[in-house]
Amino acid sequence: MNKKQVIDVLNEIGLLLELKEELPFKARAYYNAARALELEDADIDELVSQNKLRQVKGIGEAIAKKITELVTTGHLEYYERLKKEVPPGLIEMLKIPGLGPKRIQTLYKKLGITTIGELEYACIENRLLELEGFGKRTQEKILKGIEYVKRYQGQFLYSDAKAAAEQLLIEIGDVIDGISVISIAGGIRRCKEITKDIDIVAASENQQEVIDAFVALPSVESIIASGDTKASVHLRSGINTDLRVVSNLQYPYALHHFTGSKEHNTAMRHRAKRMGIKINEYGLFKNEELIKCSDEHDFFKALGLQYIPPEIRENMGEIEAAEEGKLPDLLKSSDIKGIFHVHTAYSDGSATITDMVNAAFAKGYEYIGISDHSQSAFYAGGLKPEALMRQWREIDELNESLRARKVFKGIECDILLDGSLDYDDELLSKFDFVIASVHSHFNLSKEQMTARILRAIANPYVTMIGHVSGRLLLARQGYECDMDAIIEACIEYGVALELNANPHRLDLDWRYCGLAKSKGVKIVINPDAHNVDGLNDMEYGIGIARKGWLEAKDVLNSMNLDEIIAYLAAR
DNA sequence: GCCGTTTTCGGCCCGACTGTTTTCAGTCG
Repeated sequence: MNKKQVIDVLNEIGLLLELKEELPFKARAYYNAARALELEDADIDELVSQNKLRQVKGIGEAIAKKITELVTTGHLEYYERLKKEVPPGLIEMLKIPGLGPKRIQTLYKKLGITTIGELEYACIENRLLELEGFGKRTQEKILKGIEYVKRYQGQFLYSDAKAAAEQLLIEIGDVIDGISVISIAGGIRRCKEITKDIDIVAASENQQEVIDAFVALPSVESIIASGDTKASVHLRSGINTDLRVVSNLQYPYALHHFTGSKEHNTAMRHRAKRMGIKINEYGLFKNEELIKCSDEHDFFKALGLQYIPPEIRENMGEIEAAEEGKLPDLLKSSDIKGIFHVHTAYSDGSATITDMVNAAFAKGYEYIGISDHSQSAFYAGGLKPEALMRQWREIDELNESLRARKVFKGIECDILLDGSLDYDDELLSKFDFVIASVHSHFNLSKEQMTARILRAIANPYVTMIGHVSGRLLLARQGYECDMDAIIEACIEYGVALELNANPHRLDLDWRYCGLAKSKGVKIVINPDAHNVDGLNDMEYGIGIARKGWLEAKDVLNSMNLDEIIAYLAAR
């Protein structure tokens, strides 16, 4: 059992304990242990075999014993017993806004409700009204919540949520007076690949008026909650939005607070407390006295920290690094000098090569790599060798007319079932670059899939591995593969890993960027564009790269044209 | 269940809003 699975089990035990109405702090202990494990660099097998679990802060005797059982036997008696005591539908119910462990427990005990379907039916029959602490409004709210969960699963792609949030800011700016400064906060500001709502923080000296105007906006479908300083609404677009309005003086603290993450905030508060400082959304307080900050830079400075960019506020080492002045100089859009992985009408793209090239150069890129699909990708109009010859002639002609710019000939080459590539080596050797990607047979075992990808990495003509996990966010789980082994192989063979910037993929996951970076694997941020607009997706890839602590030197396509020509020639 | 400049017991981050209460528990972020 790997680390990720152990973490999942610990978190689920926490949920189960809450649902069982155990002591709340016991549940929290399991969450803390899961989090501690997540932040721990050491290998889980090593921690267990060398008896080092107890040295991890947050893991005590009881949990260490459970983790050991889990890792050595793949099984945990305590967990299995808990699962038998709590129907799985109860965990599902936690997704319904307004329902937490306590109420779910009541519904289960008093009405015998074990699934969302049963709950919906019970609401329709007005059966919740007979319960103490429940009323008509609560029942209506739960019904609405069920509808929301069924309709959207309550989750949105970063790109969709960000677009909706920016649109909303424009609407607010047009309609609402008296706001001195406003910002998107929450997961969108942190560039999380998936988000469940929009968080907005605004500063105003007329808080109530701003709240009232906000909940009356045309794009607001219904109001979930509305108080003096805070409102929650369902937007017509289907996304929940929280607005928090504070005074001008409170704004920097509130912006930090509502940007999160929750884990980052908790760690910041613990740290501040040790310094004798209290943090809340209204300020930093030492002995009840406000420490004045005019922006977030001041805020971190007051706590003895470097400014921590929002993307990396996940309590994954950023606070410790900021303490030592060792935060990375995160990648910027302007660091990117060119792009690879662009499809054209030769395969499943919709634009001509000339259109894509012109659009890329208009964005200031020095080079663009064209990479249509290879011959086995029937579904995507993969290119037979004859079509490739035509494409190469077209690219050669284009290049003749260019100065200080270049179009590279590439391919997104399918990795076949056995790990071989979709053209012979003779043909592969003629490309400027080769992206090797898995597009079929997703259901292999982890071992088979890893071996398949490792074989592709070992091919001397492969420049980079495309969308390494194959995931489609909110739609398809990535296939199982051993990322540690893949990263090791990439170093050995000098192959780069793609960070696919398409908002449905954002694959390599940012959680692996640090590992790749520490091992010295180059990351290449690619748009995987299928039309001219697709080039704009680079923005999302760069955000995720920042989230993964990447700097310009870690990213292949931050090389300028001369450097990249030399790099590709040396491959 | 974990932890310790509050160290083997008694805490465990902090505050807004809602609904159902008549002073507060539950949920959320």
